[in-house]
Amino acid sequence: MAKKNTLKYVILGLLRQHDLTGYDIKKLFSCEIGDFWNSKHSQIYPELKKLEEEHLITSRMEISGKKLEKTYYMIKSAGIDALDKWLSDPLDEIQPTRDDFTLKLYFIDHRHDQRIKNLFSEEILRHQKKFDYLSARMGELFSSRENQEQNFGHYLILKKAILRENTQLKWLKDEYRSLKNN
Amino acid sequence: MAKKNTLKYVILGLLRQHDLTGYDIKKLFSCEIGDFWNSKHSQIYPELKKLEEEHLITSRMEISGKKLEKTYYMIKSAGIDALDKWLSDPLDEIQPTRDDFTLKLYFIDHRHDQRIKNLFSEEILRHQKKFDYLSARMGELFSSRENQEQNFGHYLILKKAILRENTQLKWLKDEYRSLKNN
DNA sequence: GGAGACATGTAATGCGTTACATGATTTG
DNA sequence: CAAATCATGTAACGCATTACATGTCTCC
Repeated sequence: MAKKNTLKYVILGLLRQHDLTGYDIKKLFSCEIGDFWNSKHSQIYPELKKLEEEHLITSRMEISGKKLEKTYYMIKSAGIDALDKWLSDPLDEIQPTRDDFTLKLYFIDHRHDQRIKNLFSEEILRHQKKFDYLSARMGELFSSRENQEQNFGHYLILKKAILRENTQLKWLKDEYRSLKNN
Repeated sequence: MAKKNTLKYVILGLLRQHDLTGYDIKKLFSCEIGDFWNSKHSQIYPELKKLEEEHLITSRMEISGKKLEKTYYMIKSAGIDALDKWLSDPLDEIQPTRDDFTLKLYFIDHRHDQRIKNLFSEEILRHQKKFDYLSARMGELFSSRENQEQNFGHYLILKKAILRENTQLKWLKDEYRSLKNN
């Protein structure tokens, strides 16, 4: 987990698409990108400065309104090279999910422990919300075939996430039902 | 990620089942527990000492062979209380997957980029291996109905993980096929 | 004019990895 | 008797969160 500095490549990837401020990047993590990555602004701003020192990105200042300074960052060719290299690197070992539903469930031994039902009903709510959000985004972003082709990776990961949530929800509801009938 | 100290509860949960050495705990992370949690020994040993200082666990020394000292840790009632409290706490927000396949895929825009095929074939191998392992474990541990009942949480999380890998693999193979036919 | 969003920073702390370090035991 | 595994530790470092801190702009 530590020592990979994945945020670096997430930022480079986002900046390859558009010039962005730190604040813009932060906001992107609250949309479907949040399904696979998140970082706080307190980590993003220093990382942007570091990338600029490494000459992978540059910045330009813009004034918005009377005096609000916004710093837009732009990717440089060395940044694109670094991103491309990372994209071609072999994948790591699969990481543990570290998901707290699974974690807690593992430590409850008895079928009739009331806490299992509580865990399931909480988990169903969490995932229902996520499923609804992702489905809505799919509709907004990729109802046209053209958009699917133009951001193919994004389209695929969204499809993947929706399938995951759908399968998961179905399983959760099935098990929850059979827990109640016992 | 930081600031939760989940390892603490993982250790308490494991120690509630059996007395264990730090080395035993490390080894458990290489079996199906590794699907949802992993820590290095360099984090486990200090954490065990910390838990002992907090009076949640105690230890006893055993000599194995001539002079090899093994420290077994045992959970105390305060430890069980802490574990139970954690099990009843509401679940956190769903965390981002931070999975590098998804991450990389997101940043590849064009359907015909060769790197998409490479990513998929690597990912299929990773997940096939995992699926095979989990399925084997299911057979070893839970072929008897009795074992399913006695470690019900463990049984459920294994079932869940196998379903996840199975669904994922099916999707990966489908997409991979349609990528090649283009 | 106030609430809420926009916008950018730093400091303290802790989780987690990598690397360094040592010795005992088992197995072939 | 050597290699692999068992067994336990510490140190350095970096990723990540929480909290502290400040000021601007937009919209009602």
